[in-house]
Amino acid sequence: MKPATIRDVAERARVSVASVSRVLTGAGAVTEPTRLKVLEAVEALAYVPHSGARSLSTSRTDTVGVILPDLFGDFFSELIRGMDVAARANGLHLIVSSSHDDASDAAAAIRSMRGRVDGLIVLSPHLDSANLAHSLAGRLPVLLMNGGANDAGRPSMVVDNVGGAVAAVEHLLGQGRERIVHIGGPSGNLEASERQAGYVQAMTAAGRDPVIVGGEFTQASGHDATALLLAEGVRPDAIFAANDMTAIGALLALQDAGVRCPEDVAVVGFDDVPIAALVRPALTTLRIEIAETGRRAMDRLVALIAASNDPQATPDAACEIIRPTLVVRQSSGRPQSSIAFNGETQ
Amino acid sequence: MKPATIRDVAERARVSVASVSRVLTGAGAVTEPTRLKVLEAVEALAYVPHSGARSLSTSRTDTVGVILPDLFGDFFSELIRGMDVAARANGLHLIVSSSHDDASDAAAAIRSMRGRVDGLIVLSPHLDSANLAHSLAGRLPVLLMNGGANDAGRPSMVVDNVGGAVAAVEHLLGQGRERIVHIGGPSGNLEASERQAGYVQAMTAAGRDPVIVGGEFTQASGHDATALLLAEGVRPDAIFAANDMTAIGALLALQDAGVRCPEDVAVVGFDDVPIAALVRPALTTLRIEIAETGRRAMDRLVALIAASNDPQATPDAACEIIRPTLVVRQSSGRPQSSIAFNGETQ
DNA sequence: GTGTGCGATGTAACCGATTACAGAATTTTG
DNA sequence: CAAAATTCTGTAATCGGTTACATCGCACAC
Repeated sequence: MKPATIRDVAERARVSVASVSRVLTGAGAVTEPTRLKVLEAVEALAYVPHSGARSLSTSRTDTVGVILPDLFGDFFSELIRGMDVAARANGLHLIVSSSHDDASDAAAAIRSMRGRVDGLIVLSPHLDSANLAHSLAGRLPVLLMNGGANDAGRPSMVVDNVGGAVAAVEHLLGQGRERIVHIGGPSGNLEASERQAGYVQAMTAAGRDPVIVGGEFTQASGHDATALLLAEGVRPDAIFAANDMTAIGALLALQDAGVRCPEDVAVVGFDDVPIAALVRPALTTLRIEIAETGRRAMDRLVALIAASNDPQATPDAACEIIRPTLVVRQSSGRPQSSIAFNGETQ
Repeated sequence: MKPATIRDVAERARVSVASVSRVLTGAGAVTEPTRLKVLEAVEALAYVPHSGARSLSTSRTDTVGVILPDLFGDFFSELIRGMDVAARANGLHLIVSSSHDDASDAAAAIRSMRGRVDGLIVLSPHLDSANLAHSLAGRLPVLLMNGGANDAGRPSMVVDNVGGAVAAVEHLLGQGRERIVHIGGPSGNLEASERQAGYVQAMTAAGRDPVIVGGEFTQASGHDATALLLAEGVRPDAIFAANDMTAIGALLALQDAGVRCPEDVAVVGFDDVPIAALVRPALTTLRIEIAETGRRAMDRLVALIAASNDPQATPDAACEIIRPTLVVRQSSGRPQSSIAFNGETQ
């Protein structure tokens, strides 16, 4: 027994397929008796419109895609959460494709989504992915979130990584820290290089020498980098890590080495993932409202899609900047002094 | 300018649409010169097949859906990660729909996916959602992961929550703990009630009185429940929490109250989310290989879909049981004795 | 009673792929 | 070299919706 089609419904309800379609799409006037007959038939036959057929005649898919990089953990689950809520509110379905660890991998994902989505949100913090994404997407609306400065002129949302890093360094300096080391992110990652640039800029402005060690945006890399620093006899009084996971690794390495935080070494992260408030000492970090950012991105994509169907709409090419806010917690308390904890537990 | 269709490609390559289709789908023999002409035309026109049209004629969508509950954090991002990898390996796209906090909400999501996916994975830890999902899905293949005992006879994967809870309690008893309190999960959540049942069973078997306080699977609820316990003067020497987030909340509440863990109170969680190893003391918990479970679930769904197109396939109705393994970390060390840390940092 | 207007309904042409089938081209075989 | 077998190619039907347009019926006005 094959699934019911609109013709089966029309036959059972003794009306035309046009009337069934009108009832189901809500477009076009239908009398109440007709409406009820149709609904009865739909119910009785457990009819569900074939989305492919609908997409064929309307040339819409009511689906949007999200391309994510290989990183994982709280950050992306929060982001998807926000996007999913906004998508559902707009009657859209969300196709996700994650774990794209380089530009060509992401390109393949974009290609395979073309033709099956009405729009795309691309997170791909690799050099030049902005141009890549647009050339691959063709006329498909795309919202970029790849932290690249080269997104200007394209609809995009970027985090002010430089500004955030400067704020982090200035906060540490303001607390009396002097020897601030930066643990960087993966090379080739735009966000990471911007955060590093902000660090260098703020350090230089304060007349200090920047000291940078490598990291990979992971907890393990933060741990290793910190352990290596200590083993080499480098004694920073503060560590600014490229993201929260790295910072948490640093915290643990300090603890393992018997170095006190924040008394001996302060630690600051970036992102404010949910765990940041849960580790001890709770992590000072730069907060990005992740879910809210996802929601906002989806809303903009929806607007882009609407505009693409309306020739006289003014194109949205804004590069929206998300400014992270400094959240001070225990890990950056003043050195050698007992500080009041803010008591935050979630 | 409208997107190119298969006819445009055929025209440019000076072949028929059938040949173009054969080249692109790989089905049917085509001579090399024809193939090259077609590929050239596809390239030149940036042609992408219309997925709706394809789906209409093949009655496949090459898309699967995942329905998730409202919980968030590491657990679900890991799970989706595993599913996404397996889906892509099978040439499928993944539609996710999360944040369904009750059965009717999940039902709406299932309805809206019908007709646009070839199969569904449903995580909905609510009573009776198994039957609900199947009745809504109609003939759509569905793999259930809702931790319900009533999934038997339906293709499903369930965690052995009872067994895990028993293992947790026995471990604590074996460490010399005597007054073990359980912080439960949300009422109406099947996983939570099974974990609680396992706790009661193991305590009763050991001749101890079970003591249960309420929780919500969240870090905040674990914190509050523990603080309340302590305020009421209840002095457990161990806490078994319904999941890791709750356990982490408990750890923090103990710390805030100046109660030592594991010296005074041991804590055990459930799930082994990535954070569990990162908190201090590192959390003893029951490990579920989350990403692997997601991958496996997707593979089974793929098999179900294949079987549904093949009338003589034997139907898979197995209820696969995932046995969590106890991972002992610092938080359940022996009371009053200095213990060797296992040094795990990730 | 006829004409006018308007809202409800039905008919049929699309949308863009796949594929059964027929026919053409090629190769194999006797 | 012709016949048979095989491989390749093209035509046209089909999938299941939406929607432009034609038609129908009814209320109302004159």
